Amino acid sequence: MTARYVGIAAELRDAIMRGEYAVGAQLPSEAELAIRFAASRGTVRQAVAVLATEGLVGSRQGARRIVLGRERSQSFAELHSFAQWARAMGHRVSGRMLEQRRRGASATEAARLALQPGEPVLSVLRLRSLEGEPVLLERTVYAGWIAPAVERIDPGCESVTQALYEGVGLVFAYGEHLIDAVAAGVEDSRLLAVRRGSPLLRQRRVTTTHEGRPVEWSDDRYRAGSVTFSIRNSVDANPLVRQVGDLRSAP
Amino acid sequence: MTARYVGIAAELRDAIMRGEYAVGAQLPSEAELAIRFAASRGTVRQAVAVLATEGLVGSRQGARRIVLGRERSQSFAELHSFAQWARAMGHRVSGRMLEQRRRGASATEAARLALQPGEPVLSVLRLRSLEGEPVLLERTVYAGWIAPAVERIDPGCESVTQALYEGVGLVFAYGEHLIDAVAAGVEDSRLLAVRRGSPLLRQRRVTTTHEGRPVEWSDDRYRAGSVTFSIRNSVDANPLVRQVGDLRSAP
DNA sequence: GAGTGGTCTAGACCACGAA
DNA sequence: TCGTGGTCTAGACCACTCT
Repeated sequence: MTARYVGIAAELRDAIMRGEYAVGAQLPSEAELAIRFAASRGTVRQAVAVLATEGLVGSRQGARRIVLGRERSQSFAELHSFAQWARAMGHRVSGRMLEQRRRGASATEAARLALQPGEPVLSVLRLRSLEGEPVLLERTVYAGWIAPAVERIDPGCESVTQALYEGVGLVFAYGEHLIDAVAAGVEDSRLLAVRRGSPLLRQRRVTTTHEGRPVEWSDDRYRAGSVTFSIRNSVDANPLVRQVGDLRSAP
Repeated sequence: MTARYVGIAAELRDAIMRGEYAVGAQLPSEAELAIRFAASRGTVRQAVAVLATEGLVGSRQGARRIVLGRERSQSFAELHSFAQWARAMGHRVSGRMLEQRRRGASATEAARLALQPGEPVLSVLRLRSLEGEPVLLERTVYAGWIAPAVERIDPGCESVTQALYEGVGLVFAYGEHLIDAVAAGVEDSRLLAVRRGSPLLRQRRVTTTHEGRPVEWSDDRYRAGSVTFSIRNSVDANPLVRQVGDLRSAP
């Protein structure tokens, strides 16, 4: 059973995307919407809050809500999975595991994964392609407790996230991402088929379970021009944060 | 007067950052918090929702909320202003306007700013520094209707956002950001003092008013290593979206 | 089965924007 | 001044987790 406010949000979203409410135009008031959908004002507010986080509408106290855009800012249930994202977008995705070995955690890795330095981790190198072109090099370190499940995954498996969910019920629930640009190193340039020193988009991330237990710490490098990150924000809600310098030494 | 739920969120946030609730530990139930703060359950839920969007706590139906982290994911009232961000972080910031001229909008610019191609725009080139080091090159195109106000700004002004607010009451309310990596071009390398072709973090953005009216379209390039973007997300709320290829041709 | 968060209701008052 | 969204209350039922 889907929630009432989700359905209302969907109807309003469709109306906006059909152009029934033009960009820049006003949405009906909460009171009007409550009558139209035969719901309480609270439920209507939940619905428009969904549209607000999608960046479709904006609001100010005292004035009616405004339509800000028509493009659906696709909200992914798949938080981190490159494969699931690419498939949802209709791209042909492939990938292979190039290297996999157990070792002790470095100081940085231990800090990121809430382990002690030297505790066992599983280090994995994966190359992923879009439409047959290599676009992403993943250097992932998994906490020791999940290593056995990772090792059981087929090396040619498209979606590690999905495999871990189906295999052991693991859900990647929360993530923190650090995004910057780096020059391609020797290994990067060989595997991604770019020149040494050419620009790469780097995304470092920690992923945790619902309980906040860190699962993986990864350094993902995208070939320039292959992928763009997109973010919408407002004066009220701003998920994007700038930080100075690199964060290798942060706790 | 600050809202009740904001105060409750602040108290809980402080308790988390003091370590009163350890990372991985449970928060009290909504019912307990409602009693403790003498507030209704709805208000308590608003408070913990704040912490959830800050990435400090997570939740699942049926289970108590979990503390996910202790670092404050600083939420900036200043959405776009490099200067205001840098000052808030305690950095020494400076900048200068290098070039400024009126011209007609290109097809891309017109689409981004909701104008007709050829309509007048103001093109501005700015170089910004942190601790005296050049780190950011901004190529901004302002819609014609705001151009006079931009031209009145002092060339050495630190914060354009602030100047436009104080000058004509303009608020940069919403933004969409496209983040990728590019190689430094001739002008980039000269002004940022990096080698030609070296990696830059590029942030393209459209900024609009509360009414959804586009104000500026900017191509900002950060020297690699100078700035990192940080984002937190969860399976439920995912502000980050990947897109393939570049978006110069998108409407 | 008990406890918890997710949803929903029907009211109320207030701060703010627009006319 | 009036309409609007922002906040808050006090209830209710349900879906889910945990033990």
